[in-house]
Amino acid sequence: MTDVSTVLGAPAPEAAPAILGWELHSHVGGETVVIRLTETEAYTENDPASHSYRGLTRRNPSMFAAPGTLYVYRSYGVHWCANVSVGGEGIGEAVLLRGGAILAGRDVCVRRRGRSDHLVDGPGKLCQALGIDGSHDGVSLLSSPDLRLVAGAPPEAVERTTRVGVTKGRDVRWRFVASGSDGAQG
DNA sequence: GAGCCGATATTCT
DNA sequence: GAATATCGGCTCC
Repeated sequence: MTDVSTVLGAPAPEAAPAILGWELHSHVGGETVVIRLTETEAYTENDPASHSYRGLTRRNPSMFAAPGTLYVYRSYGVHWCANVSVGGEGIGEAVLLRGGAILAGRDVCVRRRGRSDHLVDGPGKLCQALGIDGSHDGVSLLSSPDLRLVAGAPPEAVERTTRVGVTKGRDVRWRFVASGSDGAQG
């Protein structure tokens, strides 16, 4: 059994691949959705693309909070993106949840997304499918009744690729994708 | 199936 | 004033 606290206490480049295969349970709005994480991305304070690059700012205190804290921010004014703070309290590292595979509550996701495909194959879509929004910023995935991160079996293989949608810091390969399993669609 | 392009809110300098 | 970790619809092949 993987120790959740230990993994989340690791630096982002280590924690990001380590939580692939874990389950994210959402009970937002009284509806249950469970996904298995298949795609994550690491962000650190040394990363020009990271919101913590310039240190603690008004919008990102959750990124510096205790490991397991959910950091939700709005992207391009329209989409929500969910991150899990890692590394340790006071350390501006986080893992962006980019994609997953739906294990339960697919119908709920379809209703929330308003479509039956491309449900969780992007950060913004993932949030919408799980019902995550700005009100969840700062909650702990280890103790919140609405959202919980549960350690699961690691994927058969993990691919390391370059990041997408990032205009800076493309030189690092901190995007991790679970392979050997079904991917984002279910 | 893959690639281009505009829109939108909040924040930082 | 400018930047930002995206999405969805459209076009073309």
